[in-house]
Amino acid sequence: MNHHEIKNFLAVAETLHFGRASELCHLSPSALTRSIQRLESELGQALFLRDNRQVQLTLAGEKFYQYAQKAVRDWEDICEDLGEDGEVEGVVSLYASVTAVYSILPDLLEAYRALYPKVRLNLRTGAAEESIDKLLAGDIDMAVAALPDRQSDRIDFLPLLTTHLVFVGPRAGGREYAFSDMHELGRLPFVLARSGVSRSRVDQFLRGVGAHAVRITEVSGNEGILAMVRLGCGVGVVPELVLERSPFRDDLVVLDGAPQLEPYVVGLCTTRKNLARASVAAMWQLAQERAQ
Amino acid sequence: MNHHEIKNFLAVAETLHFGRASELCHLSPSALTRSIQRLESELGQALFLRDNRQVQLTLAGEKFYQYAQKAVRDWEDICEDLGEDGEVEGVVSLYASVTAVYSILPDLLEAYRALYPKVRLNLRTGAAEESIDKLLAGDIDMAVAALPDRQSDRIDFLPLLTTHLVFVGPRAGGREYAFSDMHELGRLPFVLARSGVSRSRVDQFLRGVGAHAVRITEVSGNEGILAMVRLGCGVGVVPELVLERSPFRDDLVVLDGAPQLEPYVVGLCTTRKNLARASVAAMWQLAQERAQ
DNA sequence: GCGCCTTACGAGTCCCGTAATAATA
DNA sequence: TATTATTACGGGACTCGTAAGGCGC
Repeated sequence: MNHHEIKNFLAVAETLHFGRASELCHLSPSALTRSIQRLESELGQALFLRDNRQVQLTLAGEKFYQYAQKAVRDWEDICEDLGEDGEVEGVVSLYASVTAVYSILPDLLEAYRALYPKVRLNLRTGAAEESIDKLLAGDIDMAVAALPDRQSDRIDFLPLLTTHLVFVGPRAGGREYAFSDMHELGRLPFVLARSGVSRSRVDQFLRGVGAHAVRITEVSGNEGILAMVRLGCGVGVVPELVLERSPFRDDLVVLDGAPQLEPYVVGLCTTRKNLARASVAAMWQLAQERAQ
Repeated sequence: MNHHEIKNFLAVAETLHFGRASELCHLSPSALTRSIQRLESELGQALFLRDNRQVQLTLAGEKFYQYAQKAVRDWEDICEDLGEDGEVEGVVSLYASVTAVYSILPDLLEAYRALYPKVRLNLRTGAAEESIDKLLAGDIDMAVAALPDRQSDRIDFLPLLTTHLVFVGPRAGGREYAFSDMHELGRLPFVLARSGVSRSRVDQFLRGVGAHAVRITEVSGNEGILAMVRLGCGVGVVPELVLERSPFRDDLVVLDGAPQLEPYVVGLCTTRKNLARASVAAMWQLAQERAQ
């Protein structure tokens, strides 16, 4: 028996609808069905009467509902009790781009540090597009990253802000990089991330207009892209936020007539497993409160 | 978080000794260590202070101890509440030899049926030596079987009674099957189980005296062995209990001077997974009470 | 050196998601 | 036919046991 099963039971008991409840539990309908079946098997009694059109609590289900509510409340109480006064300890390693460290993280980390001074924060900077791999490999506990196009089951994502991907050129050479003729795009020199969301957005866009870029300089990390663009290596694509925060921003310009790409959502990432850790869950909740 | 972790915590908190506690939990020391570590990670605080010579509760550990006791009590209360008045339902399939059905099971099944009338009992008879395979395959939920020589991690065994393996011959031809010369044993015709504990005991014994039986009739099921022995196919080896209960017992004799094999322990078997089911756990507990 | 808790690693089980099935209106 | 709960099945994560490590007596 585990607390997930109890939580799942409560979700079904309160919605009386497996499909709806499965969403609340972040679970597929079949998984929820089996979770309830396990519980019923362990207790030796049916908790719900369900035909395909209706779900309702049995007598045993009513009794168990009383228990389940109290059990969850008690658990939350002890967690709160143990977690108060910044008693939570441990180590949390957080991976983010330099820009994120400058722009998004200061407030969050300050608040976290104030509430949980005993947690040792381990901050690592690097290219945003590598964060998911590092998470999955267990190298880090959390990351600030772009919302992946293909959501993995193992990764939880918490949106923090939305920005745009902008096409950037050097201020001096602004004229030679023009978007007057979409079909000529393939001949422009590009400075792009080696991989990641921003890169796939650009690739997707270019395919959409039938262009095939041949002159691409690949860089790891958005900040590096701007440095290369400033040197005249080509047109870069970065999140607007990165451009605003760049020390090179006065030497760069957003290109006139450039196309609008899909919004770029930046948020906090972690694995499901890590979310069970108090130190990680605390950061998550804090970010959630500040994001809404 | 699951209830096993809480139970494990209680065991450590009450013994203040990981090794001792790991036995109580039926767990290896390393598994228990990790179980406590998971809990601590989830709560964000150390629950025990341990160097290699001493284990003691932290402040958080003391608080959590109060919670854990109550949580386990509450869980047991709800289980008892739901289980009373024979409310437990479900299906339990039980596999046993015919002899077991006649000798061991009547009392147990009667008591079970009286306490849990809603559980549908599914009784299947067959050769004892096949029970473990059927358990592992999931064909059945429980079995009456001999204590396996090599205990599997998946199987739980509850001893019910101990009997002896006896060498049996036909009453009429008792004289031709004699144990006067141990070294001549290999020339005796045997009627043995195809596999299983009784078979391996005999094989082991024969190897021990340097004999190699060449004339073996293999049978599945102890009751069948006696039938073959009665027909004069050779010397059989069966649990004494089976002989006593056999309708052929007047036509058979225990051989004089036959060697004593190791005791043969008969008990109830099931898988760990099945023990989580209320209907199975109830049978287990009932058997436990009657066995002590 | 021995005892005891902990980490490393390989293996097996359990659980989830996808897809197919049943059943109802 | 559309909707909803349930089974079948394959893949992957999690936890276990064995064995090696580390620290204190």
